[in-house]
Amino acid sequence: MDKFDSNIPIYLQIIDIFKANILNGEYQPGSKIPSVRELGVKFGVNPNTVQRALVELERSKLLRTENRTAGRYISDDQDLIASLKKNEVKSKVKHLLKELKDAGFKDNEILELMKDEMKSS
Amino acid sequence: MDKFDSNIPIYLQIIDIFKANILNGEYQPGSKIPSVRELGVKFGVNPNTVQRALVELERSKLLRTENRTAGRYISDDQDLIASLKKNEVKSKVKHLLKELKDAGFKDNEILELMKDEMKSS
DNA sequence: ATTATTGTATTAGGTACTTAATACAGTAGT
DNA sequence: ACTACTGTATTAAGTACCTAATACAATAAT
Repeated sequence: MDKFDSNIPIYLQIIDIFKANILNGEYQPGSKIPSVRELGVKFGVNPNTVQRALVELERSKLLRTENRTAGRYISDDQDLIASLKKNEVKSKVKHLLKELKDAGFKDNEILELMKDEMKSS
Repeated sequence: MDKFDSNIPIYLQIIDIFKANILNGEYQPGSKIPSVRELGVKFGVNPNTVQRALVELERSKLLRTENRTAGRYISDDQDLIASLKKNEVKSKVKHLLKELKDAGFKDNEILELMKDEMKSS
C-alpha cells in the first residue's frame, strides 16, 4: 500500500479510500471486505486505526457488520449508495455556492467561472 | 465581540473575519487597523493570538506593516485584492470540479446540479 | 469442545497545536 | 530625553488528538 500523508490522520485517509471506491463502484456492493487485522497489515497500520475508520463508515451505512465475528460487508443497498453520493455532492455544491455568493458573485458569473474551469482542464 | 467557535482555532477565525471583510470591501484599502493589543481586547483574546492571525494575513499581502511601531494597514493595492479574491474563488471552483469528476460526474451534469441548487436558494 | 478468526474495549504514550504570560525592541510624539 | 505606543520573540501550560499495545468477547469452522 502507498504511504499516507502524515499531515492528515491516517484513519481519515482510510475513510476516504473506502468512500471513494464504494461510491464510484470499484468496491462491489455486498462484497466482504478483509478483517481489520488484514487491512492493518495491508495499510501498515494498527488494526485499531482501521477500526476507527470502518466504524465511521458504518455510521454512514456504507458498511455493515453482520455479527461479531462474521466480518464486514459493503452495503447492499444501491439506492442508499446512490443517495449518499447525491447528498454528498449536493452539499458540496451548496457550500461552494454560498461562499461565492457571500463573496459577491452572481449566479451567472458563477456559471461562467465553472465553464471556464471546465475548459482549462 | 461575539464569541468564537471553540472547535476552531481562534486565530483562524480572526483570519477569516479579516479576509472576508477586506475582500468584500468592508474594510477600506489603505486604512489603519487597531493594534494587536486593542484587537486583543476587542476579541477577548491574547495579543499574540491576534498577532498570529495578522502575520498570516501579511504573508498573503492583505496587510502590511510599515515599520516596527507604525501599526498595520490594510493593503492599498486594489488589483492585488481583486486578484486574490479571484484566485481564491478559482481554486475553490477547481477543487469542487475535481471532486465531482472523480465521483464520475460529467461537465453538463455538474452544470445542471449547480443550476438546480441556484433555483432552490 | 476446541480453535481460529472476527470485532471491540481500554489504556497509555507520544505528539502537535493553541493560547497566554512575559519580556524584549524599536520609533513616533511630546 | 522621555514616554507611550507599536510589533516581536520566547517560553510554558494546557489540551486535544492520533496511534498502538494489549486484553477481552463472541462466533464460525472444524
